[in-house]
Amino acid sequence: MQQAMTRHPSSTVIRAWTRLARAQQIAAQAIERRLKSAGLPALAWYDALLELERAGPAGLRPFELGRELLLSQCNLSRLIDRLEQEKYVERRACQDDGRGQVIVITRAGRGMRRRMWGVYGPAIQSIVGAHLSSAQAASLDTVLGTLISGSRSL
Amino acid sequence: MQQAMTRHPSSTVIRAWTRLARAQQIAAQAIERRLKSAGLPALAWYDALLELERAGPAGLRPFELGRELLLSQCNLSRLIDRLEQEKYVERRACQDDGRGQVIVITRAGRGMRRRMWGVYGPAIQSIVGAHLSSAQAASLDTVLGTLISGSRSL
DNA sequence: TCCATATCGATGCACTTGCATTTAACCACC
DNA sequence: GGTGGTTAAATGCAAGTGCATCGATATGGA
Repeated sequence: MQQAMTRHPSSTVIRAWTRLARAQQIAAQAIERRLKSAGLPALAWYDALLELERAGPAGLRPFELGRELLLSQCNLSRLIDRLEQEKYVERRACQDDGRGQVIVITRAGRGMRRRMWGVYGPAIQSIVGAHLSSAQAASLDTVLGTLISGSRSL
Repeated sequence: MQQAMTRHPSSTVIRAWTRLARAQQIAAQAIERRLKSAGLPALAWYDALLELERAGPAGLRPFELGRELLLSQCNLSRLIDRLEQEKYVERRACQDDGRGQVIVITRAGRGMRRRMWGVYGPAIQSIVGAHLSSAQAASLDTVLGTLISGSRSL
């Protein structure tokens, strides 16, 4: 049951978008602050390490990782540089494609992801979870799921 | 009816937060892309101009604007520099406080904000509004409102 | 009054991001 | 098997951001 194809958003949609942006910004800033004060790297590192850990020993091609993380290619290339410098990932030549690489997480990388989760998880709970009933959280989850699926067509 | 004060977030909360971040990122990137391809400035300029327009001829102190926009002070100082260079705002000495300034939007600034809205509004509709029923939009709005109010205590 | 402390805003520096370009390898077609 | 167009990844450069600091003014207490 989508809205009519009007050109201009309703005031509810405008406010929903404004609050979406605001809530994300508040939460992200608070989470980043906690990570930093725990001496841990930024959120972007966590996202990358998590994807790579999920990918397992087979690793991921940079462009696959970029698609998951919504990161621009040049930006991702340098994020991998930094992760590699800290020995959290390894760049390996790709068998199937001479141009490409495969990025694989290291033991140290898994350790760092786990340590970050020790701060990140509780931060999510205290910043997001603690202010919502479980019905609200479920509803938020569902609606955002719809929104994201809809945006795939962009 | 808030959740219990557990340290670890439920999987629903984790997914809700992940999707919140993702949805915001997708939408913001898409909006920025449209603004740029219309030859218009970035979203941050819109937010600043809108706040200043709402403040009217009395303007706003930089630190007030920073509070509204969740911008760091140094960052804001330079955003104002850029807005001032384009003659969209004026810096005026503050009567009440010799350290401070008052930032006031110009006629050109109001014009730019209006032109940006011509792209931004439809973008919100096609990226956010078009994928949600009005009930979903209202629910999203309400839950995010709760979340933001809760975060005031951070 | 005078001084210590706090707040407002700007700035130097390092780091990150985006854009455009470059290099290398792949692939489809002739 | 060449050749043209496409895709993967890196890089130079400009712009934006965060951090720490600084100068200037305000404020509260001795």
